[in-house]
Amino acid sequence: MANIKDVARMAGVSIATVSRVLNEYPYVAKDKQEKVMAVMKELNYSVNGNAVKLSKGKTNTIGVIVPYNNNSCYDELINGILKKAHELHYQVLLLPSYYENVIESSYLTLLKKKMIDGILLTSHTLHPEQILALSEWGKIVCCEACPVELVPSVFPDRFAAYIEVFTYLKNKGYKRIHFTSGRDFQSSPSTRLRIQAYQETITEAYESQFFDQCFDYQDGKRVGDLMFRNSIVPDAIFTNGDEVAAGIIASAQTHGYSYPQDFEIIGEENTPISEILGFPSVDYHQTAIGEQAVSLLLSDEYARIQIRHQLNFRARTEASALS
Amino acid sequence: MANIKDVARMAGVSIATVSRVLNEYPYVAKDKQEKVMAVMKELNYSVNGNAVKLSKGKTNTIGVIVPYNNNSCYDELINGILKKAHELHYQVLLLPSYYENVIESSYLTLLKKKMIDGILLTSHTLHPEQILALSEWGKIVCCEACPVELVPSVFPDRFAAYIEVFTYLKNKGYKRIHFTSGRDFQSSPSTRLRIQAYQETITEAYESQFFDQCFDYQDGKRVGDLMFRNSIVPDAIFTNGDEVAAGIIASAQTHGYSYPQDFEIIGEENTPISEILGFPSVDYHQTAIGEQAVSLLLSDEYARIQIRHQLNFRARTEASALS
DNA sequence: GTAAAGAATGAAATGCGTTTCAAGTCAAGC
DNA sequence: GCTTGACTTGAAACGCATTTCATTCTTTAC
Repeated sequence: MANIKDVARMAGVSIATVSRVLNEYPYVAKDKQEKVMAVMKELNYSVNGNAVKLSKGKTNTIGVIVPYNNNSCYDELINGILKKAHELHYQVLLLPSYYENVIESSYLTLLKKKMIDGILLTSHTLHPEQILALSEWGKIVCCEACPVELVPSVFPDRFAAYIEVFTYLKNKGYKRIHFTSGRDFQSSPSTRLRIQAYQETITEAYESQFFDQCFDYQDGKRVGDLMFRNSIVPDAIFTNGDEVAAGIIASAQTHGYSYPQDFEIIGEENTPISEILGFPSVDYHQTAIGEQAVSLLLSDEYARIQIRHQLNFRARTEASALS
Repeated sequence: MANIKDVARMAGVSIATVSRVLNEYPYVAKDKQEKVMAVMKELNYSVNGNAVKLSKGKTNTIGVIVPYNNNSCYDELINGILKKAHELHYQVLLLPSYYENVIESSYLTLLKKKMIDGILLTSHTLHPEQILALSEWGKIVCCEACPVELVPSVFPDRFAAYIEVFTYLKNKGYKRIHFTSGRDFQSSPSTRLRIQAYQETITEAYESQFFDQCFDYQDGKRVGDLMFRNSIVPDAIFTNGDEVAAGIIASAQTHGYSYPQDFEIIGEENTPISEILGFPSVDYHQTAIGEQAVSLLLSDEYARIQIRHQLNFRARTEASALS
């Protein structure tokens, strides 16, 4: 396949001139420019993207590390990321980590290898020191709260949302507020926040219960059985996902309880499921977060300002019941 | 940052030897190998991935073109693609097309530019000739039925599934079988197949109706209103998505009809929604398709055999009602 | 009329590995 | 003792475009 040298030779100009035409430099004589373009067309020439990347030291590609187990709560986020990246003429490398630390840190070396210009970290298992160590090799932005101040982040203020939800439930007079989460508090910061928010909000002796390891509909059914078979039946439940909430609702019905008559339930991530079943769900506006994360990652001030975006989003509380 | 030259100099060997160490060539003296590795560690050296790509003429990256409007029915597919690609040590560039032909064809030039080793095409608007023309520059595999025999494809046999569904509904004795789809028949092959399957299966004069432009829950509610406000109320509905089906069920209830007492409904893509609401849904096993598509794309026989995988999957028909 | 600014262009260095080719060392085989 | 094959190793070509520097030719300005 033809390269820039062939084009230069055939057009009777130097390689530099061809490069200038390619990069739309001013100061190229019109006739030569046209000649070069004609030759490029004739030879069906394309630049070699890898040579460009090597030469320019820039790839116009960003990497996005996502756990990608199977539940797709990253969909909205990725959507936002793709949209903004496309706008800024960047491409997106999707890096599934399956929550494995080894895989995650191997992705960070892509920066060292100059294969990407920056990394967006969604939920991850990396230790702050690991991130810091590798952020020397390139830009990194977290889409989750990052415990290290030095790593720029754009993230939903989950804690504020949790506080808001628990306060809302408390003010409504519920006394048995159960809540669920996914990974256990040791490996999941958001689980810790959830527990902490509960403890800070509800200081009285409530008969609440906490359940972790909830990820999907079946898990919801499982913990629903635990909740409604129990002597202490919840009057409000705050789940960590709409699917889980749906499972709990289904389970409740088999035990003779029905939503919304017998209990209040609040989901998370605001998926079509909460819309369909008509329960409120906390919406973190992940699309916006994705877009902002890309903007921050690719902004010129990245290196200097190191902003820590803090986004405070509120729970959607108008229930639109299925009736 | 250190490059291979620096390493060679410091280790007192030639560049070639360093390269051999990097690529784990046999036939490098143990002492030199260790020395080189020590120096690489000392200098905190990393290969420049772009130089490697340029030099080897291979990127170990594949591109996946997805419409990425907003509904995430590509999630499972992408999951499969990521999994298999990761297994084969390939990386995945996610290329959103927003169903725009210009964008889609711009992505195909990535092959010419040697920036990716192959392309996976999901739902798209490209003309067969466009695909064929560009498949000369690299490997392309379609994850949808491709009208051109020369383009290798791995795809669900939607037509067979549609036939199966309509036959199932016909055999159950339904007479007013409404069905929905997304894009209109001019731009969407699957809409055409749906209509064709209906016509081939149900030759009698049924009072069925067809509705397009259905994409989400709200659309489902909208066409549900049309269906149940009408004098001809359906006794069976085949939708083109679980969200749409959920919308129709919700709408039906506002009109005094309820599922499953008054009508049968079948969804598509087998998402958690059909599980939650308890209606059957056609499952195309997109994860498996994604995996197979990657395997085909990266297999050595790709160039020679040009197989057209045809996967025949069946409708999930066991309903597990919410009740 | 001449200096200064602007336009146009090519040679060569640069970014960084991979791979081929030739050559040299050393031990086993006859 | 000599051939043969297995190891080792480095020089140099190759993959391909970008960019700096120097040079030459025009204009414009005073």
